Amino acid sequence: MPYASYASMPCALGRPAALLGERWTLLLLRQIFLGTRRFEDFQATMEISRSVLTDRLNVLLQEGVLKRVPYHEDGRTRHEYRLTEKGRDLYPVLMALRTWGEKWMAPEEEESFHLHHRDCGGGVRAKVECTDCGAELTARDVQVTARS
Amino acid sequence: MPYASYASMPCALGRPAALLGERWTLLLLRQIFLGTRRFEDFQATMEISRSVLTDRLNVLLQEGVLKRVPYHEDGRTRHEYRLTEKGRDLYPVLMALRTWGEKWMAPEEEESFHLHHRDCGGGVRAKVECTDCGAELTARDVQVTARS
DNA sequence: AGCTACAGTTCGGATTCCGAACTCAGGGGG
DNA sequence: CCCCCTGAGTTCGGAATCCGAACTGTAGCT
Repeated sequence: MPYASYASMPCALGRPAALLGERWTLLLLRQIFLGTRRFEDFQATMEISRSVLTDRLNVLLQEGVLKRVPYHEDGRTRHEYRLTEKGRDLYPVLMALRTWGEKWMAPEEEESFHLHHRDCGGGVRAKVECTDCGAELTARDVQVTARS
Repeated sequence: MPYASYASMPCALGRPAALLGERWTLLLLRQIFLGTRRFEDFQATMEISRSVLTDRLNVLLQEGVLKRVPYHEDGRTRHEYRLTEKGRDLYPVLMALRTWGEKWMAPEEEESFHLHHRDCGGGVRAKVECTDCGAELTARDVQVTARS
């Protein structure tokens, strides 16, 4: 288990990076945050093979990022994939990607969707801040200390 | 080119997700932010095969996330991989992963490193905020509007 | 000239991924 | 009751990636 072994590394950054840094997983989460919830809909909106989709959904279920919720349609019981609280907490990760994408990977064409704060209509962006003084931080403002 | 085609999708979130959502890329960036800069050091600290390491470094070079910088050691000229401004701007993405990892994937053992604000010693965390009113936002506070 | 270190490249075998077909379960219609 | 339809996977052969180990190339040092 070469790549997968990072899931157990002693690093709060390495573990999520290994989990989400698997092919399709970030795109899958993007789709989920945009409201996709059913197997067939994932398959329709992304060009992912069914077997890999099954695998990725199962990994996210096992990690507790997603949960299967039963629902009714035409009097039939099926189930859909929804974010858990742990999954919803990934929002800053996706927004950080988007903030970066808007600045550095912006194409000429239109974007497929826009985001606005419901209350005031403002834009959305991710940032890093100090938990004590509240200052916005860049990599240079942060001191890395290796474990003793 | 199935997965790679997302690199050209009209979505400021999908494009970065496809780029960084490739195996090893996030772990590679983690290592770079921790100070690793040379081919042999990447190879030593991650269990990645040399050919894939070559490939991932080249992709990040082509995307302008990394640059090759010559340096001298023992009077020899070699080069190392360093972040560009575009690359440094990925810091919030990595910090968002770490913030999430600390909350939801924390193991019993020690972490391999700690981060502190240089100026005040405080902790580091990622968050999402409104560009207008400055409020901290969750997924529920944000309205998604599809392209007209 | 030989030895060493860095930075790759090459290549055969193992994994993973893809696409299409197949399975299975629950209704609905005839 | 039997057949068809849909959603949600599972199976499987071939293609694309990845792995590990060996090989190449370059530059300096002895």
